[in-house]
Amino acid sequence: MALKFEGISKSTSAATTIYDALRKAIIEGELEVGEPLRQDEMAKLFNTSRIPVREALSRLEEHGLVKTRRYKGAVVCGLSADEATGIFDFRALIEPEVMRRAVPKMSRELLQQARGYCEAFSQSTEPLHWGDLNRDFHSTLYGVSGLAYHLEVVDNAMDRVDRYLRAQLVLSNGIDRANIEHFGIMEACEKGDADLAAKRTFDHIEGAKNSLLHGIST
Amino acid sequence: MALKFEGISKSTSAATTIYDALRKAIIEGELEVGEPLRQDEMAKLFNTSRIPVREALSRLEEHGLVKTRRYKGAVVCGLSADEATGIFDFRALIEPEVMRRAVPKMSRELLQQARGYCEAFSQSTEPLHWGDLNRDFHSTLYGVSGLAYHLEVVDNAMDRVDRYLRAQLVLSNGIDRANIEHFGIMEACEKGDADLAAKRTFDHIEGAKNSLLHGIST
DNA sequence: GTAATGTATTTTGGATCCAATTTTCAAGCT
DNA sequence: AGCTTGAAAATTGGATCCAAAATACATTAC
Repeated sequence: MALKFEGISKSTSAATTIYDALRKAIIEGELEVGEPLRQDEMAKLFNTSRIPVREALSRLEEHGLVKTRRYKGAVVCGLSADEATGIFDFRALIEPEVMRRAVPKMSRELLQQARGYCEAFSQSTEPLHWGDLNRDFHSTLYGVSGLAYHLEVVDNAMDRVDRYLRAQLVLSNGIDRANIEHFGIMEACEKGDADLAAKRTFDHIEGAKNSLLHGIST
Repeated sequence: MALKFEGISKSTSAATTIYDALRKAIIEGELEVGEPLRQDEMAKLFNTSRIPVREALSRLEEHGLVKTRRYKGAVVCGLSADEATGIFDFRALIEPEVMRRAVPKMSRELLQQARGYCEAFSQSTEPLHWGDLNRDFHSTLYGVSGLAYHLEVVDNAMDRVDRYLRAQLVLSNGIDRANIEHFGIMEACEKGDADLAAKRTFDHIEGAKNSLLHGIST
């Protein structure tokens, strides 16, 4: 476990701070799948007692990021190929609909902001930033849909597959495919074509799924 | 707060026992929306310390059943009309697809079991059993879809709206509509018509949504 | 040498205690 | 009366301590 941390803020609870940090570390793949998260170790790392650590682990488990067994502790959750497929199928069902409902509400400013993330993503060479920029891009567009619950659930689904997605982007030319698709989605949004944007969102997710499963893109 | 409880099992953790009991109480409407859940009170009720109570509350919050504010404690979550609509729209997106994928895998035994729940639901006069029977019915059919993640998420969505659904069933003739629709879904499943089952599932959820929002059914 | 067994260490789950914050409510002031 | 104010009570967040279970490891029997 090679996790660093300096100082906890006073304005937010220790449990939340720990939860956020561990969530980020898991999503970014900093913690390996199957790696045990010892309460003592975390407590020392965050300069707290084990109590807020346990609350954080409990929350992480509800989000499917760790798996806990009684008296055995928590380990970072992995996904089987089937499970990953299931989550992508799920996203392919939800996100196009969110996009369809969002397009009519997109202001000029919002589109500019999204295009900014899109271009930043295409120009970034740092894999660790890809995840954030990718999510900023999609979340910005989805956000105006007004479908709060859909967004909450999509966020959760993204949390579970982000690691695998980044790994895939790094290994193959998936990053090129992602960029082409992102600009395609942007274009449809800017044209105000909700159905096209939805279709391209669907294809984008299916593409990611297949590239992940076959280990090859395009 | 009129909550009763006798003895916790030793085989499962106290936190889990408390979580399950509170979840059930909230879903069944035994605890009113906005009602504060005091840690001390819960601890005494379950004969434990506040530690497992806090873990249970933390988990409930991740599931959207309670809302916590720092140093203020947890209260039972309610839903605005918009939020409820959003959750039904979400279900109307997921569940028909789950049903479509489940129909081809339904065995004769499974169909019989589902029909059993369906008939029990139609004959039960006890509102408190409606929720369980309704979910047994749907979960039995959905279960064979193999879409584990979809099911997990649907379960969560059901948790959030079950209370309102039951209230609606009690107040109007929604129970009749629900029965008609259930048997319609059963029929489609027994015929092996996946598309029809999916469409009827969609209509079932839309019907529930509208009956809930307008306060009147058909 | 290997497998079984019993003990020590580690680790988690829970209880009790303390600190920080909010809420309550009574006293005082205008 | 109505509004501040400030101390006491109530409540949550976190630390420390103890019990229960699992794991590691040494010892013994074969």
